[in-house]
Amino acid sequence: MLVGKRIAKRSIVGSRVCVPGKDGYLHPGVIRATKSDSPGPGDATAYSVALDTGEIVELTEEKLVGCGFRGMGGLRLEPGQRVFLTHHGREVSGSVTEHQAEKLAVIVQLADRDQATGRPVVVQRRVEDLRLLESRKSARLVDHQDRDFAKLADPAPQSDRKRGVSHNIDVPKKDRKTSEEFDMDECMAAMILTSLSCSPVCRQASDDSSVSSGTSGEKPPMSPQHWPEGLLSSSLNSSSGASSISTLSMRSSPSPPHNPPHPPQNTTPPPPFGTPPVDEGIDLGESHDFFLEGRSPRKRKSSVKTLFKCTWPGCGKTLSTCSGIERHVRSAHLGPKDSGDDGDCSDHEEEFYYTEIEVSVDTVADTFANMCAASPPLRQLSPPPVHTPVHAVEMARPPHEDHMYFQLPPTGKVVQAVITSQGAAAPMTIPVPPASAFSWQQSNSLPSSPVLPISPTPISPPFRQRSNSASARQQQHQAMSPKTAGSAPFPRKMRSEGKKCRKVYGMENRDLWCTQCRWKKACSRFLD
DNA sequence: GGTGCCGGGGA
DNA sequence: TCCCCGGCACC
Repeated sequence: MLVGKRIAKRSIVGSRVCVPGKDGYLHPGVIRATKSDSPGPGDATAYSVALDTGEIVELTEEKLVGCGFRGMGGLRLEPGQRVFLTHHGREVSGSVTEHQAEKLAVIVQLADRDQATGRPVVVQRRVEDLRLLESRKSARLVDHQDRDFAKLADPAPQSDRKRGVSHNIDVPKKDRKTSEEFDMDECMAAMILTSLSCSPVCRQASDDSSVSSGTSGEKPPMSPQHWPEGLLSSSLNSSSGASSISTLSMRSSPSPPHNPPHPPQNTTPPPPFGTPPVDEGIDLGESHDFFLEGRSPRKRKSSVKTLFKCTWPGCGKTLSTCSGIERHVRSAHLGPKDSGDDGDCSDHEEEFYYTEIEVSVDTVADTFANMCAASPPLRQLSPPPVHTPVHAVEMARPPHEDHMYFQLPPTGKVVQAVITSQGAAAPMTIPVPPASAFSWQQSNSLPSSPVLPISPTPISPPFRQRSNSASARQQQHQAMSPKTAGSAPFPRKMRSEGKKCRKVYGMENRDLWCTQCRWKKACSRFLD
């Protein structure tokens, strides 16, 4: 039960507050005394405030800004107002450049220049994230040469603040919800992290900051009006940015790590890496849906695998290598190749009987496929995959999350049955299994031909998760019961049927129970 | 209804 | 962290 204006619990005398001055700025000071006489019917208490300049002013409480009084929320900061804010986890001071009330944002130029470029640092903050008073420091630190206690607590040397992005992947220390600063280093770190965990076809993780601007080799000074959008694009919706540089082959896999952190605006520089612009509209829509479905970074598809499907009527065999499918067509449908010497079959007639398709595979699976297929490098198709009946979201869904896996025969097995049987119905599309369940296995009939989707990996119970409802909890509990959870990787403590303190000692000897039993917890004395 | 125990909440 | 208890499913 908080009211807007908190009443100070203890004596307010001595508290540091800010008071508006005649110049329009808010000046720090210390409350010297409280005037008991109420100046008006509003019951507004008057305070005598000693400014840091030595001046003594008397103001009513609604004029004061600080703890116990009005906050920063409704303030209108004049340009030049000195404020304090947290920058890179450290408190820094700065002066207000502009207060954009409509955006609830304040542009602040920091007092300290950027150590790397020597340029003034301008950041954008919400009004609530600014402070008019310097944070209190412990007495031990007040007189320290470096007055910034946060710097003292930081084990990293100062020079690390301008670290190279490729050398240091930093974990943000502060809550991004309260800091809307567009931190290029952190964005790059996030990009590199996701690149490492995502795709072998990652374009490049730049080794300097040149990637940020696309054409310029220098990290551009961010103009404040671009920050909110840039921040949003980089931290929340990087997928849309990926579309601007991803090639056609990446269309089915909106993979964030491939985009530089430049704001995906129309006014941004031309796409880097020299790739022609692609239709962002479609990709944006796809990625939008992708996000709406609750994307998880681990569920992303990471690469595209080109497969070769036999189009011979009645055959739908799919192989992973060009040579393999040609060999299949030649051997299974066209006959021995030496018969082509008489001109009946052209040398490349096989090419008319297979088509290339693209599916998304996990990197690991891809590696495994490469191990299995001792064949020439795959040819990449430019057009995006046509037959992708499974939505990208479903493709990205891990098998244990897909309830269909528990109700229907595994899709992978169906596909495998189709594509491995030579006489199966011809028209077929290749349902792409969830990336995490994608695996490769070798066909017995054609050892050199890894066959497409395969049974999903054994469905293991998910990790223990908090359920929202008690029934769900109970279902989980039952699912983990000894009858069904024999192979559970993380066996949970079952409800034991053996002796318990209650049974052994009875209710009358409750004091003899183990603590857990007394607390209605799992008995710790009679463990089964 | 008794039992085992998970989750939540207060001190 | 300790302690208690509501609530649930199972017996």
